[in-house]
Order: sequence, then C-alpha cells, then structure tokens
Amino acid sequence: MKRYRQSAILDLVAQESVCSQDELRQHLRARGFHATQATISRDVKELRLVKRAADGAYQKPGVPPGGRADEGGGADGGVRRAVGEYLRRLDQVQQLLVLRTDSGQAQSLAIAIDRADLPEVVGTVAGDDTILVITRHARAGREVTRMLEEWARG
Amino acid sequence: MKRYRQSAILDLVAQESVCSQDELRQHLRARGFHATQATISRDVKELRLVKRAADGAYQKPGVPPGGRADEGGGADGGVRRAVGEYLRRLDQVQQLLVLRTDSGQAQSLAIAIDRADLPEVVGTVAGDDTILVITRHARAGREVTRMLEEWARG
DNA sequence: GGCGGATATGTATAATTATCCAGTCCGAAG
DNA sequence: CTTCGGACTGGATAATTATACATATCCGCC
Repeated sequence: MKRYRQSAILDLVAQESVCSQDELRQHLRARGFHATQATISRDVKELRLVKRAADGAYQKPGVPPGGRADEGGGADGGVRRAVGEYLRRLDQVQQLLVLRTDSGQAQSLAIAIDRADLPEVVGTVAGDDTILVITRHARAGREVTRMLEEWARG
Repeated sequence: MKRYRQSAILDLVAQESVCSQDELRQHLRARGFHATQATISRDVKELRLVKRAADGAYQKPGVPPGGRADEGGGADGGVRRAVGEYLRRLDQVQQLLVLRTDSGQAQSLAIAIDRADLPEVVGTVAGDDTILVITRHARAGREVTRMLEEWARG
C-alpha cells in the first residue's frame, strides 16, 4: 500500500499546490487512499519532499528552475521518437541491455527512457554513446528489447 | 535591522544544519541579534528558505550540495552522510544495485561509496542521477542493500 | 503452531511554525 | 505639533507537523 500511496503523493504535489498534510490526506482519500496525517508525515519525510517555498506548497527538490514544457506529445510518445532517432544497436545479456547510439547522444536517449518510467526498467546509466539499462530479470529484459526494437523500426 | 538579520540567517543555514526556528533564534542571539520565533518565521518566508523533510534542515532552494559539519569523523562517516543526503531510491537485481539520486548528484554519492571501499562492492558506475553498484553476488548485494537502507533512514 | 524481528500504521500528544492583534517607531502631510 | 500610514516586531495562540507508544501484519525459522 505504501508504495502506491507515496506514488500518488508525488503525483498530487506535481499537479497541484498542496500546502498541508491534511489537504494531502483529503486528496488521497478522493483517490481511494485512506491514511492519517501521521502516516503522511512519514511519507513526506521518506519522499524527501520539501516545503515552504514562501507559499507553503510541497514539492520535489532538485528541479525548481524554469519549467520545461513537455514538448513530446504522449508521455511515452517521447521515448518512441527518441528510440527511433538515437538507437543504433541493442544487445541483451541476461537482465542487462546495452544500447548504443551515435557519439554524444546516449544521454538524450537515456533521459527519454527514464521518463517513460517503464515498469520493467530498474534504472539506466549512460556514458557518451552507450547506455546500460538494468531490468528486473532476463524475461523483463526480453520484453523491453522487443519493445525497443519495435520502436526503432517503426 | 531586518536586512542584517536575514543576511545572518542565510549565513547560518549555509554553514550548519539548523532544524528549527528556535535553534536559529539561539544562533542569532549568539551573533547579537535578538528576535522572536515569530519574526524568524517571517524572515524564513521572505527568504524563501525551504525545509528538507528528510532531516528537517533549512536550506536555500536550488542548491543540492547540503553542507554539514562532519559529525561522524570516522572513515565511513562520509558514506553514511552521503547516503543519507543523496540516496533517493534503491533497487536490487541479483548482484547489481541501482541507486537513484536527485538530478546531478550521482557522482557525489558514487565517489563516497567508492571511498568507503566496502569489501562486497566490486565497483560503481555513475551517470547523472543513477548509480550502478556491482557486488560479487546476490548475497553480497543484499547485505549492501541492508546497509544502505539503514544509512538512508539515519 | 509459536517465536522473534522487521515494517507499517493509528492514536494521542509534543514540537514546531504561522498568524492575529496590537504596540512602537519613523517619516510625510496637514 | 498632530495625525496618518506603513514597516517591523513581540506575545499569545491557532495551525501544522513530528513523534512516542501501541498494535497489527507479514515473513523466516525452529
């Protein structure tokens, strides 16, 4: 339960200006989560949200500057395009995928993949033209491989 | 008066970990400023300081590298602090650990982990907000996971 | 099953922060 | 000189957040 609730909290604070934990509690209840202020206080702490930007709203730390208008259309439309544009080669080794791009483009592709937030993907680490994608297990890796290959062609 | 006091507040929070307005009040008094918590609350708001939910310390927004007087001293005190400060999420896949940090902080944490020279850790690779930690086997991975989680909670 | 430990949560309450309501101190206008 | 208005502040208190303590649940193990 906790993970879902915390995820919902991240959603909420990203969407609207929430200024108190009790307010958060009410929003959560509207989404079907029933929790007390105490629990939310602990969630906020674990999520390391930050409060009081002079207006008392909660927010995620580390990305306050200029809002980046999400240029891509659908949430995952961005990845598809990025994969089509940048991916040059792909190898799977068990639960690891090694992606190659042209020089200097690994970061772009990796960011797109991160943003897509694919459930099978645990994380990515990108260098200059190589990205390592870690999935939960070989099976998940195969699935992601299939998806990426399709996007790369299509 | 207000300007000097607020300037002193910025100094203070940049220097040490201050977790409450009353604490701030005492520091200010030591510097010759006499103010009540009410006044400081207003200052904090005007300065747009934020309070990190994770440890309750005040800080200026938009400056990830939170400095604190080194409390631990021990050789591995550094990692503990770094983990507590930077680690945001942790996933284990067999002998691999995928650590996530806020944007741009992966290098700092990875360096701290490298320096700690943990016997179970074979090596680390860090990107912008993701670190891949390679351990000898799943068992070692679990051990490191446990350690990191403990440090992360403080 | 029963035990020990870890995790998650609620209740009650402590701790912290924000704000309401004056009161003081200028400086400008009458 | 007196009044008015605004900036700043403290005291008291309301609002918000954190935590001590008590359960409840879920393993893993004997």
